[in-house]
Amino acid sequence: MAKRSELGVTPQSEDFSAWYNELVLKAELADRGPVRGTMVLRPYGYRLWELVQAELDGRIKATGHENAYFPMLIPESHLRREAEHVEGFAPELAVVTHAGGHDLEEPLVVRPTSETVIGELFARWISSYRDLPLLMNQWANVVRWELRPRLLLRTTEFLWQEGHTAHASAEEAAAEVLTATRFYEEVARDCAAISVITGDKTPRERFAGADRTVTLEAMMRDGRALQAGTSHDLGTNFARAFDIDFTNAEGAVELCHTTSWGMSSRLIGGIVMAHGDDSGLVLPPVLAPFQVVVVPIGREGELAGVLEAARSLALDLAAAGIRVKVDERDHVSPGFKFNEWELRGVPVRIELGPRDLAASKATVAERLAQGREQVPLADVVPDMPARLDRIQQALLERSKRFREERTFSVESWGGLVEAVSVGFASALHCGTEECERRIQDETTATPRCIPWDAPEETGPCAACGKPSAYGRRVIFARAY
RNA sequence: CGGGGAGUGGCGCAGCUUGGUUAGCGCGCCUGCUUUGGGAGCAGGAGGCCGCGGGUUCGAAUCCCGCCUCCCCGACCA
Repeated sequence: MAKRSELGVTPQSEDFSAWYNELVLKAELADRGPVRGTMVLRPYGYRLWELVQAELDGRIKATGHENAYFPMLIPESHLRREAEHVEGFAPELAVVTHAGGHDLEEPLVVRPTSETVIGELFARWISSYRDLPLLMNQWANVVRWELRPRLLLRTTEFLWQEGHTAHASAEEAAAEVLTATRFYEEVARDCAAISVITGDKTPRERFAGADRTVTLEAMMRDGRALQAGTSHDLGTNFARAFDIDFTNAEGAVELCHTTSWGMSSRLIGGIVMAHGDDSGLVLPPVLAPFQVVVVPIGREGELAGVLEAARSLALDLAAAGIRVKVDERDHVSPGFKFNEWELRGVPVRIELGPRDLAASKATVAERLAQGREQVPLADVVPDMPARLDRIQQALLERSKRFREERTFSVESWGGLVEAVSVGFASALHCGTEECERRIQDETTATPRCIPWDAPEETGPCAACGKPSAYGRRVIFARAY
């Protein structure tokens, strides 16, 4: 039966954290690098990231943004120009002080994000209102020294996309933040099948140097929150610090309004924790490196015919645009393969053996629903797109239901404490930093966002009883 | 930085308390045969400076001192 040592993982209910750590390694998504906190994305995990990238990149380009690449090393003095920004990042910086065999005159910071370099270049490139808006994006790695790393979720180096734009007016910048937020929602919902809550960050939780930060918060299967994407309205803060200005149509010089927005490889960790179960990963079909795996079954003598049928089926599936793999390994048993592909979260498994072929059928098993069914061979390919789509929808539904069932409207301190121990608390809040801090200190929960879709509401703060701020409820949760 | 745990073939571990043969087990790996519809079986085989440095001792994986690294839990964060 179960041999946890090789393919099995600790059950979620027993130890969610151990479940996650074991799964990421055993499913071969990622591994640890030689430097503490660094991460290797293995081919399976990287493929997942590439699929996220493709979805995101298409949306970024479709909304008029262009990709570019900016350098990883930033002069330390540059970072200092925006006061709040440095302050926010100072503890996490990796600094190069020695290079080319000498101590450097000025230390170089390995980018924790690129607002400062890009700001510098934007200032050079923008002079007229005709140069605006400037809509740019880069795919890059960034380094933030993490005290407590976790694979995919919090590593010292990670991959992301960072959009940076400059606009002539505050209104345009505000609209840009919404544009970015919209495609993050699409990627989370329509690709990752993760239901998210979109809203504003409270002042204390805002990005260092931003006037406004919008976030997408997802719920993991342990009830904790994960920020799936974020976009910032930087106002004129960086424009002022980096002299990003332009001459308007009337001949007057004005500061630009800039934005930045990012989604990172952390989303992969989010997919693991939003959908996975005790058997392993459950990948959404849209992003699964393999949407279908075909496992040929047969004894010697029968196997040649089975393999031929399996390959032919796979070719037809591939021709229909489906990512498919035939597991032709002959040194592991079919049973082993079933378990392994379940661990790796492949949405659909097709078992093909002599019995199936004799009946002109295939045995189809879905990862999410478990269970098996016999499908006429001729129907397998034509039915597959709808099947994958149905699975995708079911996953999203489950994600949504799970979050809703674990989100509680609370009116008191006790209610808040109880709610954040299992999920999200929706509460009126006074909006003071002291109260936020007290909640964090005593429950480890933080305000995740002020949801856009929450109805207007006022009343006493659930934590301290003072009058509420924001005009609506705030979501509190423990977060990754 | 605080608290906890661990470093022994590729992986997971035992051995250490109470020093003493050739350092053992499971998994994986290699070869052969038999197998193949939910983690295959048998036989044979390869693979170890027991984290590093010092010390005690006739003798150290085991005892003592120092150091390093990793993991988990908390404080900072996409």
